[in-house]
Amino acid sequence: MTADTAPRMTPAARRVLDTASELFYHRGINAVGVDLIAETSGVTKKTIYDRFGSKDHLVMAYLRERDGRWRALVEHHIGAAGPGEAVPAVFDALKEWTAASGDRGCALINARAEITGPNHPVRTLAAEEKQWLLGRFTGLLRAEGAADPDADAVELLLLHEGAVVMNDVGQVTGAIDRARLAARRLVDRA
Amino acid sequence: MTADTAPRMTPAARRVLDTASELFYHRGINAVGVDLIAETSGVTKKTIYDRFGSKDHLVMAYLRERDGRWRALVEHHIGAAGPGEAVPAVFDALKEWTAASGDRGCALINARAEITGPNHPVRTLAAEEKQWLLGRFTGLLRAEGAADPDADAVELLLLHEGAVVMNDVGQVTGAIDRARLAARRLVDRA
DNA sequence: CTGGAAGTATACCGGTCTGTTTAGCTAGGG
DNA sequence: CCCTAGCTAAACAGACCGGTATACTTCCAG
Repeated sequence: MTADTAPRMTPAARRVLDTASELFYHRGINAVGVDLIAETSGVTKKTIYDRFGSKDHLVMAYLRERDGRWRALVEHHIGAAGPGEAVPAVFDALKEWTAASGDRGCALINARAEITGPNHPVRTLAAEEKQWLLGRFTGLLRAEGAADPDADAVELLLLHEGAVVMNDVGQVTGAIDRARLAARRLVDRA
Repeated sequence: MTADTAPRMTPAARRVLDTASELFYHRGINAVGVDLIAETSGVTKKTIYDRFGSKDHLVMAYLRERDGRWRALVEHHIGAAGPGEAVPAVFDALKEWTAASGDRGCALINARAEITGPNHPVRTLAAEEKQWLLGRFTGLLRAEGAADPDADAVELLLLHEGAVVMNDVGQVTGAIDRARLAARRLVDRA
């Protein structure tokens, strides 16, 4: 399944995508030019365009790969969670994720803020990811016999997205912990 | 108090700030050039630089004015709310705000996504705004005799920020309504 | 009536952006 | 042995960026 999201990538392409991911996430997509990516990854621009076609394709490759890693991490935490602990485990995944990523919030939301084209694939990907998490919450709640899994899943998603934002903006200590606590209380009630 | 946030602005400056606000919010800050603002507002670039000094100053003027309008709207809704209805009223304000603004989420959060400079004033302003809302929630909860106003205020803020994001990304019907409902339940419990 | 503030019009600056092109090097497999 | 994929090197194109300069007009208040 790793080979599926990263299909036979040449060493140079791999290096380009890695450095581009780092640069895009921390400095913003529009603020990072192709020349900088080339120079940082020790590759000529030609190689970038040969492998990825355009900056836009490179951006989407970055977002898709990152999204894939995030989903895998969530699934891993859910799978390792004891009975009745699956929902809080999602927030554990988030805590681990943000600790590793640095505090710049959700890459998809940030990309959406930068790329405003109404038909750009980044919009589809962002909507898809949130829909996936919503569906995941719904399933977990249903499995635990919640009375109204759909409505409660939305509330969990709100807590989750709020935690991502506030963990970024800061000033609020332990936003993710607090969200996890609220999520657990919601599960217990449902 | 309106004259305080908009101190003696010349007609051209007023027009520039209005069109810049619209363009910045809907198309993104980096994607909108000074030339476009000049052309759209029917003003020469010289006028823009005479009035605002730089694009950066214009951006900050846009964000500060917008933030001021948002806070005023929240205060208005809180003031008009009946007893025990102040917290849900904040979410009514948000609903009215997003209905008028269009679905592009929080301007400050979006600006933060675009402008990554660690010392840029946009970071201060964003942190300040969230801190203000957090303090507002805390005050309201304390006035209603909540047991742990600080912790519950954080949870309200998470619901609020989550609602802003999900209302933007869409796919989730009635994110703000759902947040309002959860907020009311939290107030009743506290 | 006169001076200064506000604004228009237009041209220009150096720099950076995405994307392309031409040329040549290297290593591995049929 | 040679062909091709993968890569380096370096220049180039055309557009757009934020910002500045010069010169002219309009209008109101002291």
